[in-house]
Amino acid sequence: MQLHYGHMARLLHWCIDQSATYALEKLDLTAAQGRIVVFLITSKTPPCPRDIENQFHLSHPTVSGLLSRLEQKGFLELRTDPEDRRCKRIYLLDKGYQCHDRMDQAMQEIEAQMVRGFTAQEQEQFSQLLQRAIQNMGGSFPCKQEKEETKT
Amino acid sequence: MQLHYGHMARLLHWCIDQSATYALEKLDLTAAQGRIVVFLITSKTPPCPRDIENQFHLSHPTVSGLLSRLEQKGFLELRTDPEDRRCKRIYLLDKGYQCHDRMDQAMQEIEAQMVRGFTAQEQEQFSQLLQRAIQNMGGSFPCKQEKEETKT
DNA sequence: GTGCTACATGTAGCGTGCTACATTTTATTT
DNA sequence: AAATAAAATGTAGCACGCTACATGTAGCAC
Repeated sequence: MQLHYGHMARLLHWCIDQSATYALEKLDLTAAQGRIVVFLITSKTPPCPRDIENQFHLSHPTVSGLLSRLEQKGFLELRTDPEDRRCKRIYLLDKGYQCHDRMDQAMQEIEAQMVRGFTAQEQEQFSQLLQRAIQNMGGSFPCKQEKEETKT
Repeated sequence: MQLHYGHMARLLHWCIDQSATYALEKLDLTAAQGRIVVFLITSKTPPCPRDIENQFHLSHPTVSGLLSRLEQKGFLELRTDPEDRRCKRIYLLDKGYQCHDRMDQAMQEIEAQMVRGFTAQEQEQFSQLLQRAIQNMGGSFPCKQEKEETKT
């Protein structure tokens, strides 16, 4: 019982990632790519890469790489927004939408498996503790999401 | 309040990693490298790369890369074990040992910050829930750590 | 000794994350 | 309009994680 929180967080994250990778293998998607596709499916209007950054707290080069791989594989299409030529709009293609059912199921299964045997109260508490821990860590490092001019 | 466990685990892991990266910057170590050095400091006898794999649940190419970068920077030395020429022994050098105090402090601070405001009971519960979640995920994917011939 | 298997490590190649810097376009200031 | 600042994205280069395959060593069967 000597495991540190950091070690456990790392392990848990790794397990989830591996499960997702394995589950999405047949769809020709990685875990990170799958998350993007899910987000796009549930988006009303075609978002821009910036929205992905904010949603997943990723840097823009990371998002750029993910999107270009997804575009190469034919899951989506990137088109420059004619109204603001700085922005790209991300259009999910049929191949992307077709993943919906299987992906939805896979994600739910993973979430469910993770808290298997947890009572409803334990699930709620787990969620609360995770959120509090994340809150506690926020701002303890130079982070673009948290740059809020707290000086003076 | 719609965050999935997976998302929270990812965020928490990322926060911890960023904090560690930032804290170890002055030591010329990354978070992953720091973890290795801590392990080596607390090792009685010079371990081999295989021990690192098992300790941190990493693949051997990952460990190989980490060690060679640490060797390049002069934190350690790899020497072939004369008794079993397949194995390398990892010898931590002075530069590595000298990191001990600062690193120890940094790691403890991060762990403490993460559960700031948690009661002792909440800390215990958090630990328990994390471990149960990890246990739940174990074996749900093809994993070298868990290959235990459960077939037939 | 030869051959086989097991084990530790090395190498190639890729995906995903980052920072730092460059580019393009828009918005603002003058 | 020209200059400047701000915003969105692109590119370079690196760390770290993986799988798959290759190499070298040890141990055992024969």
